Order: sequence, then structure tokens, then C-alpha cells
Amino acid sequence: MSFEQLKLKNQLCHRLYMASNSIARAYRQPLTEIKLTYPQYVVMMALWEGDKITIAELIKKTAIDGSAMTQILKKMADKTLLAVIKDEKDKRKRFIQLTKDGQALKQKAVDIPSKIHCKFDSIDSDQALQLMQALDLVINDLNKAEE
Amino acid sequence: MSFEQLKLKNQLCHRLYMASNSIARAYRQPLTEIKLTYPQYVVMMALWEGDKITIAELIKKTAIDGSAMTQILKKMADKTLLAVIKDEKDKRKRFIQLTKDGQALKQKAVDIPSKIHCKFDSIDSDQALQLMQALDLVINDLNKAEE
DNA sequence: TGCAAATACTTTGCATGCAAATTAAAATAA
DNA sequence: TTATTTTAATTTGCATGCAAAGTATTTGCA
Repeated sequence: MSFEQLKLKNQLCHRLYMASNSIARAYRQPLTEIKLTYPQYVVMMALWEGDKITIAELIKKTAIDGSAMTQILKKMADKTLLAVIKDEKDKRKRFIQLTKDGQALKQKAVDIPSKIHCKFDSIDSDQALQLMQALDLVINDLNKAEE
Repeated sequence: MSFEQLKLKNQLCHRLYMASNSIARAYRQPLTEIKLTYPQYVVMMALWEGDKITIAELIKKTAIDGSAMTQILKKMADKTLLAVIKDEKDKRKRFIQLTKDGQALKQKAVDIPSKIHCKFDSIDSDQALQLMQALDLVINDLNKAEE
């Protein structure tokens, strides 16, 4: 067994680590302007597509950790972006509903994707799509292996 | 301006977020067995390629945040994996040197890459290489934009 | 009916990632 | 040389990501 595989330059995981951190950092400035952290922005994107969903559904859609989600939602509720509503039928469940503030924020966020997009000089839309598809394979393989 | 770009399924950043978390999670179990966290493992990989480098060089090589690095190195020194040595010439600098424990750990870590690799059913070595190259473009574009 | 098992969340503790401020020392300019 | 700037690390404060434990509720079954 060679040690070649232990070199950082051969590690897909390290590329993902760097790329994920780099892109989160790139979002930081535009997100600061609308007072959101990156995970909070992910939650908002999920809810803009459709709110009145349970926390469990939100977790599945965003892939944000459940225990982190509790804290994130609490902060976002404090900022009056959303409301946590108890389900009367099943008292274990909570629905998340956007407030007017939360809905209105979508207008301010709509320019963010293009701001990030224009930082990519070396990658066109087609390559970005391919990259996303490759990442989907990675994600599926790893999540499959979890069970 | 369409809202289509704000959908999660169209976000490269969210794919990277999920992929990076998924792969870090995949490493967690094998790394627990050798008592390392993922960033600590990255530090070890960097040092196995060549130690007696300064903290600044280690930061550049691993892309780990500087303030996090201070904490990480402190914990690793406590575990006697490495030693922090002051530079007598330039008293601002510190060199990092592996201990015997730290060097010996390489033998236990050598199997980890293949353990992860075998979780990828949908991706062959060639695709993985392409993926890494695409990620390098993303990383370079974003880091270039930082300045 | 009654109780174990499964769900949906929350809480806690630990390890980062990151911005901003701080400290110490070296390099540079005036 | 002395003041200014730059560099190398550390410290602090905040926001996750995650495992593990805890709390209600609801289901499923004997």
C-alpha cells in the first residue's frame, strides 16, 4: 500500500473542504448586507420555495443538522423572518411559516446568485451543471452508505 | 430577474455544502478509531508530506483558518502528535515538528483513503479526477476574487 | 387496554470556521 | 535611528455541524 493516496493534492475530500469554505466565504459579504448567515440563507431559500412545512421536512430539504436547525430557527424567529407554529393534530410537529418580513426579503436576495456567479471566470454554466451532477453522485453514494 | 436561481436545486453552493458535510461525516468513523477529527487529519496529512514547516506554511497548505489552527495544534500537541518549536532567528515564527507518535500514526491512517474510496459506487477514478479539477477551478476563481 | 418502539424536536458538549481585535517581533521608511 | 507598517500568531465572540442524551407524543402490538 502506497502513501501516495495520503497526499493532500490527491484528496477529493480536501478539495470539497476548500471549495465549500471558499464559496461560503464568498456569500458572506452579500449575506451580511441582508443580515443572514449562510445556513440561514439556505433555510430562507427552502421556505421561499414553499413554507408551512414541518421542521423535519425543512431538515430533509436543506440537509442542515437537526440540532443546529433548532438554534437557527430560534434566531430567525427572533428576527421576525418566520414563525414556528405547533401542529394541533400531531403535537410533536411544528410548522414553519414565513412572516411578511421573511417573504419580503426574497426581493433583496434575488441578486445574490448572480453576484456570486460573476466571480466564476473559469467555469461556464454547462460546466457548473456538470459539476453539480457529479456532486449529486458523491452525495448520493455517501448518504446511501450511511444506512 | 427570475427567482429560478434562488431555488436550492440550482445552487452549486448548496451542493458543495452537502457534499462537503457528507464526506466529512464519512471520514468521521475511521478517524475516530485513530482519535483524530477531520481538520486534525488534514494537518497530519500535510505534516506527513513534510514537517518542520512554519504555522503559516501549514495554514497555506491546508487552507485551515489561522485562528482555528492555533486551537487545533494545541490539542494535537497535547496528544503528543507534534511539537511547536520557536524559531530562534525570527521569534514571530513557530515550526511544527511531528513526534514519533505522530510519524507512527501514518501507518494506521494509510488504509483510510481506500475505505472512503470504496463508498463511491457511481464514480470512477477518472471522474473523481475531473471533479477535483473542476473544484480547483472553483477554488481558484473564488480565492482570486478575494483580493 | 397498556406498554415498548418509533417520531419529532430540543438540549448539551465539543470542535471548528471566521471576523475582528490584540500581541509581539521584524522589516521599511523617513 | 526612530516611527510606521507589515508579518506571524493568539485571543475572543459568535454561529454552526454533529454525536449523544433527554422530552414529549404518537404508533404499533401483544
